Amino acid sequence: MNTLAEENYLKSIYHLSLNAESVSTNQLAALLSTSAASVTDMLKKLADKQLINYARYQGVSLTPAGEKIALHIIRKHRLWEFFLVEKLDFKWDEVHEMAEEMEHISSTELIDRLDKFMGYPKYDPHGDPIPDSKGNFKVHELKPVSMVAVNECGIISGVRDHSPAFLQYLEKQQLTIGKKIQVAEIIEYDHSMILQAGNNRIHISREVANNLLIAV
Amino acid sequence: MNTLAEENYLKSIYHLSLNAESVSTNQLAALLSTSAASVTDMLKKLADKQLINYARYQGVSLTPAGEKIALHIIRKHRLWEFFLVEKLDFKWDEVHEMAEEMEHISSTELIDRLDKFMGYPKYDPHGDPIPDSKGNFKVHELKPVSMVAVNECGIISGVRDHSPAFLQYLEKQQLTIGKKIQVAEIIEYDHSMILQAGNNRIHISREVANNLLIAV
DNA sequence: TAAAAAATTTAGACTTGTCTAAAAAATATT
DNA sequence: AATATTTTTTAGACAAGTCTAAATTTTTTA
Ligand SMILES: [Mn+2]
Ligand SMILES: [Mn+2]
Ligand SMILES: [Mn+2]
Ligand SMILES: [Mn+2]
Repeated sequence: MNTLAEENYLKSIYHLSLNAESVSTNQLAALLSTSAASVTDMLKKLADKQLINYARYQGVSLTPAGEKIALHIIRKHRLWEFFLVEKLDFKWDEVHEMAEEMEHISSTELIDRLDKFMGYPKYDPHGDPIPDSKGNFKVHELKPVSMVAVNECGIISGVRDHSPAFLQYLEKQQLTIGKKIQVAEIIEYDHSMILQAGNNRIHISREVANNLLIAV
Repeated sequence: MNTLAEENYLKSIYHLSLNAESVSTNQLAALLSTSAASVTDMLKKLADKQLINYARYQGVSLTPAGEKIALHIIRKHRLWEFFLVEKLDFKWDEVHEMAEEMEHISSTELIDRLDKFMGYPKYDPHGDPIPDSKGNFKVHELKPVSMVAVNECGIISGVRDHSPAFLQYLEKQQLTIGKKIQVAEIIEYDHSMILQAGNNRIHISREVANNLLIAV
């Protein structure tokens, strides 16, 4: 099988690939908090194993085999996050680091039984889709609140920033997954927004609106 | 913190220490399926960290700090085994290898919440005691069935051999943890025994009797 | 108690994954 | 198009953990 380091690289390549065809050495170095030289070393290794398409200076993408592994790690990560929140009562801002370790537990049988134990959840605590045992998942069409017009409604369904600081802020404003909101007003000056959620009016900055995703 | 390899060494030293004052390099090499030379290297490292008492050629024992870490790993191992059997319906012979990985998940908060989630179990699926969050546990007084006299009764409460083969054999004979049995007969010739369990008479070899533990 | 056997340690090497510094290639700027 | 800047790769080094083979120490046996 693959080492922990290899798994983390494959997962990172997958995540970065969502925003672009090909992923650069520096992007990976930044995401993995490592040096570009280390990334190059690992890319050679993953290319040897046929898990990535790689040519010097050309950037990198996952092969089907690499993508399959990446999706399996992501499945494990999100299922463990769901477990931690739903069964062990952790908050959504507390689970990422733990899941970062747990995603490397190797047994597939274990993760399939965990999935069953929790009733085959479709989304993790942050609204991200959980791939099934075959790697399939549905992405729901989301857009940042910042793109929503005045008076439009939607359900909070995801975040772009997974940092504890942002998640804690949303929790405090009661802007959590599943909540129905309406854009009440847009302040032209700084592009901040006032949201109506039930009886509450919540004023959020442009930055927050950019990182909060809703289904309309 | 400590590496995965260090944790496995500390746990092995703890287990071997139960049968003797001091643990030898070769005992560790055998248990960890590694070379004696590798063991010596690691012992130097653990001694530097003050986790073991070690002098060349003299064998090794845990310091209080080392024992505390060992007990914490064992706590995690046994709680995850309990989880796998009680919540995910694995059989008692299937969980050891998975727990061998899971015991290295670092979060203490996680393991304390898992403990709570399962109702603070005192024994793992093999009858071994689970240390509490302070490292305390009660060992119940057990003896091998081979030491039990004819007509004496007892409750099956543990095993000396944790191999899947032995556990599967016991399962098949319905000799599982918690079952009440009586020694019906001892065959002098080969020291095999006939056990009475409810309406069943079960004939077990001397070797099996040696590895099956009961509370009398 | 001296030789033989067993246990343990040391020496030297290898792999994995990382690093910094320097070289090379690609891209952007004048 | 030539030069400057950025990106990426290579070179060389290091720590962790492992190995085999050889040396050393302890224990057993004669
Ligand atoms: Mn990870
Ligand atoms: Mn998540
Ligand atoms: Mn382990
Ligand atoms: Mn056990």
